[in-house]
Parts: sequence; C-alpha cells; structure tokens
Amino acid sequence: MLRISKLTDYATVVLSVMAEDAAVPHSAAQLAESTHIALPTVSKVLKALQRGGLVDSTRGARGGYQLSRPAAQISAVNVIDTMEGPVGLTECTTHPGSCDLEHTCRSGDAWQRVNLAVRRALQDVSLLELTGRATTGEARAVTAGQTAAEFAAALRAGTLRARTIEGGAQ
Amino acid sequence: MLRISKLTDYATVVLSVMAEDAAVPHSAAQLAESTHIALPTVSKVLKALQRGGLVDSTRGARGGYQLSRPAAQISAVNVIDTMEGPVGLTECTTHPGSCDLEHTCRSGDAWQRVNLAVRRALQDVSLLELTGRATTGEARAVTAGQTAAEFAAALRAGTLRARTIEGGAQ
DNA sequence: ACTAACAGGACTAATATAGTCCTGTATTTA
DNA sequence: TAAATACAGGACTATATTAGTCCTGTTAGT
Repeated sequence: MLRISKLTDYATVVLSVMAEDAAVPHSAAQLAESTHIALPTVSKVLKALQRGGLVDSTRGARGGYQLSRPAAQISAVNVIDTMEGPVGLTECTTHPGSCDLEHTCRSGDAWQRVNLAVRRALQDVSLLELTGRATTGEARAVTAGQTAAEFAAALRAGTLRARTIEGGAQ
Repeated sequence: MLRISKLTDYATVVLSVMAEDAAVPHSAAQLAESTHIALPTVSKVLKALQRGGLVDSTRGARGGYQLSRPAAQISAVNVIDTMEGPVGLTECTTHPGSCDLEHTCRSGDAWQRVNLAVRRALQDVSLLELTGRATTGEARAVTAGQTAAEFAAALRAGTLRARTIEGGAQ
C-alpha cells in the first residue's frame, strides 16, 4: 500500500553500515562490499544521500562518506524524502493553479491531514530503530549480536526487494 | 512521498459521483460522462471496486453500480487497498522465509509500527470527507454549492494526475 | 605525477502502471 | 424470444517510472 522503492531500501542498509562506524569515512567500494549491493548502485544511492544532506562526503584518497549527524537524529522520513524526493509532486502541491480542480475540489484538506499523520509516523522512526539497534524513541545500548553489520552481512545480491509498508486488510 | 496511483484517484472521483445519488444505479457510461474519464478506464476502475466490495453491480438493462454502503462508511484506506491491492507484498509479509534478512533484520517491528500509524490515519478519512462534503469524523449537511457533482464536473480529460500525499521538507 | 575517491549526468534495461479492446454472460423490455 | 443494455473477465499494448550501468571530470592525498 505504501511502497518504498528499492533504492530507498538500499539507502537504509547503507546508512546502517555507516552508522556502525560513524567516526570513519566509508568509501563506496567498501560499502558495496559489505552490503553486497553493486558498486554503481551504491554509488548512486550515496550521491543522493549526499545531496540530501544525510551524509557528508570527502573526496580524494582516504575519502568517503560519513553520516552528517547521529543515527538517532536521522528519521525514516528523512531517508524517504531524500531518496524519493518531493517525487511526483502534484499540480496541487507544487504548481498551484495548474489543477482545474483546485477551487471545486475540497478534498485537499483531508489529504493534507492524512499526509501530516503519515509524516509524523515516519518521523518517529529513527535510523537507529530501522537498524534494529534501538526501540521507539530511546536509543538503547547496542547488543553485540544485533548490529547493523550483521544485518548487512546477511544481505546477498539479489535478495533485496522493494519493500511495502503494508498491513492486514481493513 | 506517498503516491496514490491515477486509478485510485479516478476511483475516489467515481465513488464521489455515485455517492451523490446513492439510491440509483449508475452505469459505467454515465459515470464516464460525468467524470470525463474514458469509458474503458472507468469500467476497469468499477470492476475493481466491485471485486473489492465497495460497490454492488447489477447486470442487464437498467443495471449499473451503486455504493455497497454509505459514503461515510467507506474510508480512504478501503479505496486504496482495493485499487492498489495488497500490492507488491514483500517477501517479508507474504512469503515468510523467502527473505534472507528475516532473522537478522530487526527493522520489521519499526516498519510495522509505521504502517499501523499510516493505516490509522487513512482509516480516519471517509469518502464523504475526500469528497469535501463533510469534515473529520462527523458528516455535515451538504451545502448546495459543494457537491461531488461540481467536483466531478470540474474534471476534464487529461487534467487528472497521479496525486501524491506529500508535505513540506523535513 | 599518480592513484584513490567522489560528482554529475547520460544512457539502457527492466518493471509497473495506465489504458484499450474483445469475448462472454445476465437482465430487462418490446 | 429477440434485441438492447450493461457488467465480467481477461488479454493485450503503450507509456512512464524505476533500477542499474557507465563515462567523463574533479579533488585530494602520497
């Protein structure tokens, strides 16, 4: 029902690995290896994350990428916004006036309220939680066996699929 | 960020028109005319809505479609679920065991919580509200100038775009 | 200089969505 | 009962989006 694109999924995985060692820069090649996602793809994801301000990049030898802020301060909504952009912005939202329904269609409010609720929900989930290293709201001590590294190591090329935030009927 | 497909959008429009006159059956042809959406497309949408149980159909001359229950009892989540299906169900949700991450990936809980919040938000919006005929929760008297008919009449072929539930950055 | 690494963008391929059409069945009405 | 109306199901085509790759250029260490 709510689809997360593959690239967004990759992004959370890559970010998780970076969160492991927030202090040192990670090169795209290293990240590709640990996540088992193809290098060009990882590279594309990282560039997007950089533009979105979620990671900082350093060029040249010994360069790489690093989280721009603590994992606890990166929320799901940040990742999704960055990867999927203000994607498919409608006439209604981005180009006021281009939609003929604008005056008669009064559903804007309702969708807007829905939208806000959705964003709030996504904002409440931090990268730390998506990584499985903490529970809602409070960062928890990382238990040795459940690190992002293992998470990433479990990945194998091709096993990653677009995920869908979905629930039972009705 | 959260995309609603065109067909889902069409569905809300079509349902709105039907909600106008819940008592009589509306033929696909009539609905196509009042919404200015191509007949084959309206037909496709209606068939999906019928399968989803949101509308009842009657065959033969003088047949057509009717809402299966009051507009106030049809929520946005119903329409979306029906039109977009348990779409793209992931390995994680539909085919347990097919995802290698299942054991190590602990993000399931977090996404699940997000998911529930999203569904709750969508459940709180009824067709009546999306149509602009009522405000949150309580059905309000329909004011003459703001009916679904006007909403639909404002439509012109080609002006309808896929909508995106989207909000400001961050 | 040479090498490691990111930046940007063009391009191709795969997939999902949208839209159309055809064939069949049920129901009313003349 | 024949004709017309209207839905049911599914096959098919076209289009748009997403994913993935590759090339060329720039920056920074050694």
